[in-house]
Amino acid sequence: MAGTLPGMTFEPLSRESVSDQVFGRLRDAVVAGRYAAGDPLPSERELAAAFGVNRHAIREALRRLQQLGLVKVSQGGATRVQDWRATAGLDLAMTLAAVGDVLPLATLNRDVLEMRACIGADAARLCAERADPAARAAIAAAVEEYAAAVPDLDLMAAADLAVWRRIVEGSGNIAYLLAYNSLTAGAVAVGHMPQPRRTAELLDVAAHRRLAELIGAGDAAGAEGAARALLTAAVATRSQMGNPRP
Amino acid sequence: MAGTLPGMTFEPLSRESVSDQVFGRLRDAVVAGRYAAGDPLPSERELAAAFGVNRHAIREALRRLQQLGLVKVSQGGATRVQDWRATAGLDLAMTLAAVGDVLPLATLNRDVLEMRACIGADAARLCAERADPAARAAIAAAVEEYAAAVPDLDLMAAADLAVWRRIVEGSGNIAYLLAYNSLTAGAVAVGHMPQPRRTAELLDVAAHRRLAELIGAGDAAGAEGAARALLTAAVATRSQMGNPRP
DNA sequence: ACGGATAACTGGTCCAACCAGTTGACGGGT
DNA sequence: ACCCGTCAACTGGTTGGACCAGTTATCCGT
Repeated sequence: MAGTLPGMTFEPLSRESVSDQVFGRLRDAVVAGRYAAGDPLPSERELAAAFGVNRHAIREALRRLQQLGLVKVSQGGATRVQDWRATAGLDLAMTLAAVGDVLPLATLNRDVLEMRACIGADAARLCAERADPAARAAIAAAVEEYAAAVPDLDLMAAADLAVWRRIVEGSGNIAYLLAYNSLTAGAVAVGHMPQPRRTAELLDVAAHRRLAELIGAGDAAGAEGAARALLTAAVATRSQMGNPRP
Repeated sequence: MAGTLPGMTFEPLSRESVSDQVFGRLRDAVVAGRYAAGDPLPSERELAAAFGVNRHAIREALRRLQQLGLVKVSQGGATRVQDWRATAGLDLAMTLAAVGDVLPLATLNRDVLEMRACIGADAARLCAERADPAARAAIAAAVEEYAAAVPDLDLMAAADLAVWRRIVEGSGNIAYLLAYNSLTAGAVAVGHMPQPRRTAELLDVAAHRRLAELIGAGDAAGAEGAARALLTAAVATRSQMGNPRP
């Protein structure tokens, strides 16, 4: 290891493409509310001059913003900012975590956990109801793999994600599957949910096994209850005391 | 009306921009599975030649596909197709309806309705639990507006959407709000859910009023139950007989 | 004061060249 | 025969400038 430098660490200097950076800046500006809904963005030529990049880079960024539902570009007219609370889809959540200015991270995290519980419980119900035998077997296998990782928390977290993915897949509901993708992608951005309570959920191997058995047995109501109990542990005890500081 | 033409109707000839068309074609190709996951897409220059358009148009489309989670572009290497079932977010659902080849429309519709019921019920619960007085009043007002539209089904549908938006807003859960946006955007694409059963849900003014009252009174469990009952009507009676033909 | 031509915007598209990474094939060394 | 560095031939990334195609606001004539 000739290249190992003593004592000094380098952050991996921005390899982000120009249009990615433009996209990030504009997204943050819009989400943070620095433009009111309906306001026109500066023209592409102005933005290009302001950022010191070519207009094509601006255009790529704007197209992506439009697809996210943050702006509406229309030929001839100006590109106008939209009210993202009314027009943006769940995919925005993935990118929202990175902003942090406009949304309190704690609230966003609570929201994601609530949605996870809601979807996960219903997916477990549907899974118990209509998953095919192969899917049920895959779930049982995933749970065993999870149980086998038992001392290593990181491994367990990854295996836990895999278990839930199998369950959501088994539910046969495409919308749940895509929402699950959105939520996990966002959770990764947040930083692996370092809540203390989540550890308890993660360590409850018995509950995972019970859930897998209920699904395997086709007990819809039981599976839903077990899933909800498991997933709500991290949220249920939220108090009225206010938000924990991040 | 000098311009009214007798007997002949014109479809509004494609005003879609070039890059939009490219985006649509590539998206459909990927979602329909015409490229296996991991396969490289043709190079930007090849695609430009194939579509007979400029490379920049291709690039804009590819950037959007990447953001949807359908492909992964990397400098120097090829742009590779991803497994959208594992990497795409809920926003894909909005655009999925237009494909129709790969997913049976009936199944997709059922999935959306299931998710709607799941989110809606939990949002109602949270709304009853923690919405501020203004939000509760807004819900009651929206319900009255909905009730006032009572003969006109289209108006009622729009008002119904507004009611649920208020409820989801009142839940204070950003993830629910964004997911709601994704689902309604997709539903519009599907075509206003022309199910026969949905009409019953739409016409149940009394149930809407009851729901608003329960939320106003802060009865979380009651509101959740009422919302679930209302939203499940369109899905609950699904039979084992198979999918209705679109 | 009204209404239509118009000029000055806006975004949309193209071309052509070059920069910057990745990949694989080719050839010299061991 | 095998291994490894070199390099040419890809890939996407970026730039500049020109022009097309809509929208909008101004201004002039009635």
